[in-house]
Amino acid sequence: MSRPPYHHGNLRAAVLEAAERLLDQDGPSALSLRGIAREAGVSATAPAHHFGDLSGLLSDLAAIGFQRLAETIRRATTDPTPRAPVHAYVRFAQDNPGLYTLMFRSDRLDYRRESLAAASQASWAVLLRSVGSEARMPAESDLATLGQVTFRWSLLHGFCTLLLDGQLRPLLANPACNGDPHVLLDVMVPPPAPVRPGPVPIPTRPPSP
Amino acid sequence: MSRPPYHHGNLRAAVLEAAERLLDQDGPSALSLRGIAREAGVSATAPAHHFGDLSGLLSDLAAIGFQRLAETIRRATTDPTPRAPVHAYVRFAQDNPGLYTLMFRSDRLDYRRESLAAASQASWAVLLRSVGSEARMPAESDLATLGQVTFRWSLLHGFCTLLLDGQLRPLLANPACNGDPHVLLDVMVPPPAPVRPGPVPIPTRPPSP
DNA sequence: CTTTTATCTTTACAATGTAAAGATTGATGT
DNA sequence: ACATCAATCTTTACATTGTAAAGATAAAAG
Repeated sequence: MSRPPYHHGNLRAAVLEAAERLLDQDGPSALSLRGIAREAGVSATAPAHHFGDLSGLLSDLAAIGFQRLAETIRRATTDPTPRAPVHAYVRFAQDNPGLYTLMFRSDRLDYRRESLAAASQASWAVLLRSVGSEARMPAESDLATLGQVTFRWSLLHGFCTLLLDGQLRPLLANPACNGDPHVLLDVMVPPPAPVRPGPVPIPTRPPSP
Repeated sequence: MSRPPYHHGNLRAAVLEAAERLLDQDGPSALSLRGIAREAGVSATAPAHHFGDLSGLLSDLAAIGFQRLAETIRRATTDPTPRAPVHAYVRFAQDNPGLYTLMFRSDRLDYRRESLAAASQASWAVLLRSVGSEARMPAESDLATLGQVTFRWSLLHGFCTLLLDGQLRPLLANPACNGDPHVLLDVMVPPPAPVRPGPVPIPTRPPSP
């Protein structure tokens, strides 16, 4: 009857895996420090020694999510199909709904954390390159490039958020969509321009009422 | 020394007001049933008799948010400036960050609730009209219209979500933006097409790898 | 072999959601 | 006017959570 050893060995990784398991099963709101510890088979307060507190744990998990998302996009940009990154982005959100939701739930995360800040910044670099910019940080880009990046990310992130939130269900129920979000995605993404960018005319700001 | 009367009178409205007060102060994650009751000056379990449980209360609050957002857009569409609805939408999110965030936090809401379902559906009608459709439900629209609606809402919702989440901070730090999200919004929103819609060419779906 | 340090457990406490039962008041019917 | 009822609010109770503090265990260091 050998009980598990007092020292786990690499509890840190085990906890992150347990957390993701629960995340996939029950969604981000079900992630509790105690529940994760239970899933990992250790005492309730063990994870705190590795992550500080709950927001620390979730931040490290979100950081992993950002890394994977960046890698997914980076790989899709090598695909000759112009829309491949778009579909890859949405597919990532579909395949990892809990993780994607967690990544943008800022009230449960701590962006001062090294791991999360670095991963988030790395995603920026990938995004900038996807619109043809050579800048690594948004602060170094011109306004037109910022507009393109903001456009791409807002459109995709908005679509994914609405999709995962169930807000697009009434649309997907339309027979023309056949329940497939990617059909909707294809009629939504503007056909030519923003994927392979040239310089974009900058409209002037209309006067506010 | 007259203590407050045993029967409040219209506790329901008072609780919703107290909840919004806390929402504005401390954000959506700080909304607790007990805290709201405390703010309203009643016992901890009093709100439950009016809203069932916490998700019921938050759902009714989110429903109010959807009503106000729909009204804001509806009013902005009468403005001759083509981009007025766009800026009005973002300004609504800026002015009510907590409420806007709550409206799309589906894990804390109950969409089966009559109030929330109705308010959400009413927003659809306004959105459909904003792209020139006469349909009242997304199920009755053609695919091109669905694409336009999805485009507008995804772009705006994504922008607002990223903005409120602080994800756009690196962009806004760029001197060209001067810290004003509406500058970014103007260079992001594609100049002519999707605001005043005509028929849009429907691209075919590229084959998935 | 002793001491130190990292790792994990136990214990403890305040806060939360919610169920159950009791108290208070306004409304209803005769 | 008075009894009864139903609606509204409070009290009490319990399981669960995050986290701090102190103790136990084992690996590493000297």
